[in-house]
Amino acid sequence: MSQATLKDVAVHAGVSHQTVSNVLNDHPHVRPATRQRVLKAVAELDYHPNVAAKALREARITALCCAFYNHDADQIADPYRNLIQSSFVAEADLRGYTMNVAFLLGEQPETFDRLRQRFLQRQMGGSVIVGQNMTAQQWRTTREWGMSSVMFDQHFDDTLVNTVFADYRGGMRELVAHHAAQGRRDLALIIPLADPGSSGVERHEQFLASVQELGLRGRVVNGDWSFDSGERAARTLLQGDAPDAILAGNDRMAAGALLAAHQLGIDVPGTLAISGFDDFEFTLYTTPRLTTVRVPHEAMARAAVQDLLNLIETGEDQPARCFPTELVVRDSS
Amino acid sequence: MSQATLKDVAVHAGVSHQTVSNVLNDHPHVRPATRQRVLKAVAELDYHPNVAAKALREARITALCCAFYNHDADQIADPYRNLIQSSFVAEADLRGYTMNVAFLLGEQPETFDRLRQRFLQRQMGGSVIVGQNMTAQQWRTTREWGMSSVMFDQHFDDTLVNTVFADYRGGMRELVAHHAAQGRRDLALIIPLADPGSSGVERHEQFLASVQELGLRGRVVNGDWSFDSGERAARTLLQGDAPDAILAGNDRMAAGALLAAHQLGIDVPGTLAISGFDDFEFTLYTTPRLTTVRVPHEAMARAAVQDLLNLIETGEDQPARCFPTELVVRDSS
DNA sequence: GTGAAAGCGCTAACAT
DNA sequence: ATGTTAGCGCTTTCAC
Repeated sequence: MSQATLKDVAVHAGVSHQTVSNVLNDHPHVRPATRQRVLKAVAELDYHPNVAAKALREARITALCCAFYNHDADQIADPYRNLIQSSFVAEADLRGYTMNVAFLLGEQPETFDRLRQRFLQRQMGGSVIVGQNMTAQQWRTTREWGMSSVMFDQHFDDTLVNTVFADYRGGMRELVAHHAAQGRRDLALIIPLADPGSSGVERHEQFLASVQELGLRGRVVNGDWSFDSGERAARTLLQGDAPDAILAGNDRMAAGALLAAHQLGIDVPGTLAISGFDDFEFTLYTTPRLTTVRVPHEAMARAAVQDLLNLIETGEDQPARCFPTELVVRDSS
Repeated sequence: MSQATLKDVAVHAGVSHQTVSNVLNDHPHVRPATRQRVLKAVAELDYHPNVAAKALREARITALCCAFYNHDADQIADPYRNLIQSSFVAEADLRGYTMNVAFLLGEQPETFDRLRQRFLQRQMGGSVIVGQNMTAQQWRTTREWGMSSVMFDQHFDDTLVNTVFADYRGGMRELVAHHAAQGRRDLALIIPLADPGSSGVERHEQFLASVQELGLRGRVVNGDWSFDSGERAARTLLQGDAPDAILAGNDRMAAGALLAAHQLGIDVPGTLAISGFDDFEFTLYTTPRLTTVRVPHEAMARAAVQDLLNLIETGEDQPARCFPTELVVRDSS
């Protein structure tokens, strides 16, 4: 059996197909009795409107896209992406939209082309771009397509609209204060040093500001967000003039630092405090469990979809949204 | 400026719109010169076909859906879902399809309804359902909608078509043999005991078969896939007649067992071997790093999309595919 | 209140 | 080899 069309419903109900359309779209001026008959026919024929026809006629698209930008393949395993995504989908559902997915790779320009194609071919009406460490140039490029989009978990100071991000500065301020309150006086931060577009810059800058303000010693060493880079950086630090706290820019590097401390026989948190950023699930599985700064990904994700839909529907840029972070003190500090 | 249509291109190139369509769809009987003129016009006007119009006319849908079934919210953070999903998207791209996402929740029937709606409204032509622990009844329900679908990482013995799964039995056989080869003689498995539809059943059954075959002692205790349940089960085991190896049904429970051993001061892997299943990323971050059984998620994901597209395009059920697992020996056994 | 006509952008079938 | 006609399923506009 083929799918019933609006016309089939009309015949079945003994009315014209426009009347059916009127009923289905809640238009006024339909007699209750007629409406009942139509709804009965709809139910009996298990009628479902054809979105393609609707979209064609209304020149309106009911699909959005969430595009994940990965600086490196490592991030594909980011445990939070699932949470973000299910929040995107849930929020889109609420407004009658579906969610597509795309993956963008900096080293593969064709992944950007495909996203552009999907937009221009009207497969989707706009996208949430999960950047984190996209370059300003890449972001600008997507804007030039004319596509409505909202940047997620990253922002550029020159474009403070249509963007949802976390208050990494506030998180870092709180974290440094926590370490100071625990009596730590010699702090080291592991963070990418040469990654200008990245959200790491804020953590870096705020770290320097906070240690100065609190009169602590503060050093910064390079890491590339990976577990291995965290381990290497920590090992170098601990074998020389060791700090009494290592702050990693993310949980992954913090886990690496933890391993280095273990291997060098250094007591955590006794001799050395270690902390991360993100609050990924595995922070519960390390020994000791990792102190970290949680980012409210779910609320941010829902906000991003709301902003995107408002942007699409009104055409007006939405003001940037900055979400507070939360210090999660566990056993490593 | 509004988007150019096929007609605009035709006017610009001085041909009929049908000729443009012929060129774009690689139909024969188009003179090279005409083709060139059309392509030039397409480029100049930055023309992109409207998928809604195409879909309506061709009665063909170029979107698929990947639906994730979560038994509990915990699984939302499954680190492998990203890998699976990007593989789905990559494979679909290759065949000119886009991927939607849906999340199914056992306790919320409306999530199933929404998926059905999307299919019936022709927003997508079929879906890959990532089950893992869906009930046979839920699976049967989706089949009754008439939707083409492929079941991923789960299978039911009575429907060995359109399903892609891993050889958990083979993985368990290899794992038990490994523990035996290391001199372990008293094995305990942590796995859900009352979860009939689950892929855990195979691990359970094979564990019993393997220990018997190798003349080892083998016990099975209950766990619900969560970190906490692994910790509880292991603690109970270790405080009584302790085994010399604990095999957890997944990495999460293995991490819990590891914590219990740590807290009880038991040396791993000296006194006790611990192993998991899945090879999630965090197995690299535990101390010691976890021995586990890897499942080839990426290859499985690509196969699932291939099967789905073949099913949609030919209408013929695709034979089940079973992928071998791989023992990954690290430091915990 | 309801029906008839037109057309969204595209392709298949038929004409030339 | 190219142009013309028709219609996919729906909503909007305008009669009645």
